[in-house]
Amino acid sequence: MLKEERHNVILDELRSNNSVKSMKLSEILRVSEDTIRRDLIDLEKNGQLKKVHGGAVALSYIPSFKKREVLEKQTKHVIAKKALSLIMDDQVLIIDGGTSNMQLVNILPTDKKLTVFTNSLPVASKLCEYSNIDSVLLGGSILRKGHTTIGLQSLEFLLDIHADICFLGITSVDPEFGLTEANLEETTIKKAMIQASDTVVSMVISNKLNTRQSFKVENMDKMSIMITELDPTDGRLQPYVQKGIKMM
Amino acid sequence: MLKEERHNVILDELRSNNSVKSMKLSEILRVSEDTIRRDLIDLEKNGQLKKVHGGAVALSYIPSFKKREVLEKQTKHVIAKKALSLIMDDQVLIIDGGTSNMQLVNILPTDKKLTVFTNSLPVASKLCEYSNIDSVLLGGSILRKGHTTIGLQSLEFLLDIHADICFLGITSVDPEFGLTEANLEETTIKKAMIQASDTVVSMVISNKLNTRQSFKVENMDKMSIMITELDPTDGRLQPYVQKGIKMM
DNA sequence: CATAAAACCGCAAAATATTGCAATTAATAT
DNA sequence: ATATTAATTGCAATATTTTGCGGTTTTATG
Repeated sequence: MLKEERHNVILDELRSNNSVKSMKLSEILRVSEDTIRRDLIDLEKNGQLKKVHGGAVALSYIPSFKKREVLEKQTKHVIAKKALSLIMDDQVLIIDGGTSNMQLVNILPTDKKLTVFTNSLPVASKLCEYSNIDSVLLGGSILRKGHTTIGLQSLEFLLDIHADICFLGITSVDPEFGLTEANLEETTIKKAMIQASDTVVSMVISNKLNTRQSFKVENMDKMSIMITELDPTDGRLQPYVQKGIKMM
Repeated sequence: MLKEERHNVILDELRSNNSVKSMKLSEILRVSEDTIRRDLIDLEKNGQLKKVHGGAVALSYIPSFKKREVLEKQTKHVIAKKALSLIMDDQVLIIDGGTSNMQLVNILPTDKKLTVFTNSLPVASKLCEYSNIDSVLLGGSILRKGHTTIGLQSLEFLLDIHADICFLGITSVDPEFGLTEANLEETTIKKAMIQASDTVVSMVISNKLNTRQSFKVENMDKMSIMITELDPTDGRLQPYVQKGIKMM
């Protein structure tokens, strides 16, 4: 049997089961597990699956979302890398929706052991690929625009949990007006996320600085750490530093 | 034998097998493997196949569990179309995970006005595209394999709601053993889904008939309507009809 | 933290590819 | 027809790829 054939079988198996074990593949295809592992490496290199300990999982289908993401991608990548340094093994995270947070999830190393609460469908989907991460999706009505859930269910649930870090997505920040959103329903859940976390981290592209939206989430000082693509000592950030916010 | 003839033979072989080995071709065509290899190079240059180590594979790869899987897809489409006829405007639906249910969502007309509760990430994602459908995602821990949520949260929530129709995904059905699943956690939530609905509809490919898995969800008679690709009067379905289940 | 499973690494054997070359065949022009 | 050119084919020597195995390290999980 040709290598290519094996690859196709593996992908089929993955399509119908979402995950496969190397051992099982090795039986089906009658080759050593080493060979299977090498196949998986090839397929992963082609972006056709995600290798995990013991086998592989299918990539998340994640829909339309990606197009928006190209915007300012490099910048977001820089920011996400800074954010990554905050994440330690065995932490409990809340990850809000938004493209910056998605970017962070995309560069998460596979070996991090984490518990993640999220209200974002794309985040949850992506996390299915990580066998070391327990993820919990906050239920509720779906906000079409952001592929996130909102509503009472999530809210109630957030009351009962506690996280080390919350990665909060936020549309606008301003030293005076605080954290603001364009959508009323989102503010409620964001408030609850902040409440439930020790540390509140936001990734903020500099063009969001000193802007405001219609609905207030919280005062600026609820944010513990702000991550931008700028140097932490940049003058533009000083008003925020004075509010007691740490910069990265 | 002319080169052209060999080329045709090679392409034929490829069409029926999806892949060929150089060695085999060399035997069939009684030329050296070198010649075959050169043939493959030519054919690849013409974009008629893809050369790989050991032989070649067809370009438009049809999944190798081959025709069967394609057939299944068509079958699912047929079934989903039957199911569609059950859905009326302004109904409240519960849509479980699984590929059959996903198929149903894929062919939903955009103008249907519905409220949908689901525990499936793909379903919820897809429904974001429908502006006439209010969708609610049941929260909870994520079952990696199915991209579905499970757990207490979803469960509690299901206690509080009521749906007209539940489209239940089920792995195995049997007149005696009832509805069974391979995973314990899933059974709980499926039970709750059944409980919360007036009508329970399952799309069942005929090869799932009279099979069983380890964990029982409910007795057979909890299912109101079973949709298969078979004619409702087919003999294989009679044991189910006798249990009081309607066929489509 | 101990233990079993899985992943990784390097190696060697086997299979397959590549290349240059010579022999053969086909094509074409004169 | 025949000479010349071009294309095809098989072969041998050499390179590359693939694969399984033993030994070691890493990972998962109780």
